[in-house]
Amino acid sequence: MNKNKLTTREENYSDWYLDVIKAADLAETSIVRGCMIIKPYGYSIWENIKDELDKEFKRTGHKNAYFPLFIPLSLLSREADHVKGFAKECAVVTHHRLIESKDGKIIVDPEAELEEPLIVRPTSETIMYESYSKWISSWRDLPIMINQWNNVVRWELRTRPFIRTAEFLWQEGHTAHSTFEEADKEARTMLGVYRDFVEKKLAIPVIAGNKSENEKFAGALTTYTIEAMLQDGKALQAGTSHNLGQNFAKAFDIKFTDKDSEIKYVWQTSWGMSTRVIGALIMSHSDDNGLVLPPNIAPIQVVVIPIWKDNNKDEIVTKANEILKMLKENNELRIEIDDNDYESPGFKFNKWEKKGVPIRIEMGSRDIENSSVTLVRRDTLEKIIVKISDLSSEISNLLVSIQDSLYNNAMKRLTTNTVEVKDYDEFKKTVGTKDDSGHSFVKAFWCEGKSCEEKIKEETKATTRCLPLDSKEMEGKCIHCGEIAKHKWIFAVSY
RNA sequence: CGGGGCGUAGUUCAGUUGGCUAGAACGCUCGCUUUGGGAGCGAGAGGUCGCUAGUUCGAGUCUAGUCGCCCCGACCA
Repeated sequence: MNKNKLTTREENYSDWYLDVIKAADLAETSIVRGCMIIKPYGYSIWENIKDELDKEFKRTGHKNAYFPLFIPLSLLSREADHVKGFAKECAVVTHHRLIESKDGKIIVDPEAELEEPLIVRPTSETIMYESYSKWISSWRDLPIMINQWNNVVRWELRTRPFIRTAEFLWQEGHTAHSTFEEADKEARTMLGVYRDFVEKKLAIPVIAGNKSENEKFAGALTTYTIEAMLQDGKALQAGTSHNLGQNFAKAFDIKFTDKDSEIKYVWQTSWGMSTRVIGALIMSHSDDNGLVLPPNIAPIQVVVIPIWKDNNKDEIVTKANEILKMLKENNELRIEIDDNDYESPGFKFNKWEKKGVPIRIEMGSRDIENSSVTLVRRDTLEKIIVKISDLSSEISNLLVSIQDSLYNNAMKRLTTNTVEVKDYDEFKKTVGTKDDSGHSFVKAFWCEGKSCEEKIKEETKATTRCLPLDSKEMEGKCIHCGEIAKHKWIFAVSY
């Protein structure tokens, strides 16, 4: 009998990842023209992420707005580094009309070519900053602190659901300030918002740091990043925040008259987090039974499954609904009951496990007789029998315990698999180039030269992930060339 | 763009040297029995074998073309 067991991870990580997405009903796993269909359950995770982040953005003084999807080519080209960084992956609109050809086919009307091609936004710096230049003239107009929730398109040659799709959903914050210090503080603050969110809500520990010159955002002065480690030891950039300096201000002529009557360029930041974090969520916590969701972000935190016999269905379902109501009122839970009569209890257990619901409450006649219920936690599958009178407090404690335990396990993985190496041979072995089973983060001195970075990438597939924020300057030798190096960087194979 | 693979039922696939009315499992529909870990039995629906041309008495199967998809690489703030 085909029980749709998930691929075991020894077999193939990529298959396992797709299996989890499919089993949990998050998205269509076959990518259509580089784009992904996110199904309602997957989207509800994104909605929770949006709600939590949006609250933080508002708390830190930002407002939401919306800017157009299409960016004229000339506008995108205004900042030289920026356009270079995105040139290879832009979707371009060149025509505005279709017609019927002589042989009855619908074709693009050659007469309807646009005077100037429009780029589908890969990010919105350029189109937003064109407006900023009009909006800003005095120090009183600053800071501008705007965020937008939207979709962007980057024509990736190779895609993976959630982790890298041609179109994706995200938020992008764009601020303008009167001083470098204020802008840099903003960029760091927003990285902190991302780190707190990912660690506390998604239960994924991250390493926060600076990107190398080579890896930073096209057009930025400094790029700050949070890097997560997935279960196979590969790295995934979970969020970034850029100090843009005055690069865009100069390209878009964003100037203001300061208190001292001097005309100055503004200092800017941009920062983003995308549906990619759902990929990080899946790859961080899931097991061979399917998705495992941290309670703080799970669309459904508790599912109640009544188990009845022929003669006591009404009684059990009524009791289950009472408990549902009681928990909703006492605990403000996202809780659901699954009392359909066309699926067997075993089927339901399995269904909700695949969807990663943190706690399952089983209620049958055995439980009712003892005034108790059976709790099953998704992360360990441990069964706990609880008196109904203690249920409210038990559920609260258990949700916290699951959240903590997921974070701690992920933290343990990050700690034990982040290692320092003594030479380049060990570097190669540790970072894990041979197969997909054993990757690690490697912490090593690097001279910060571009050629070493490129050679290491060529030889090991590992890239510099970041220079951790808490790094101290030291004396050492570059792991690759042996020249003087001041900092230990994190290297890893990434998605 | 380079290398490899695949297009047959809703899904995953089988289909031999070309041969009769194209198959399985899962899923779906209906009925009865079930219900504490993916239920059982019975009945049923569901296919222009990606498309076009060719070879042949005969093509899911062979040939050519064409379209589409997947995997590996190049690309990926």
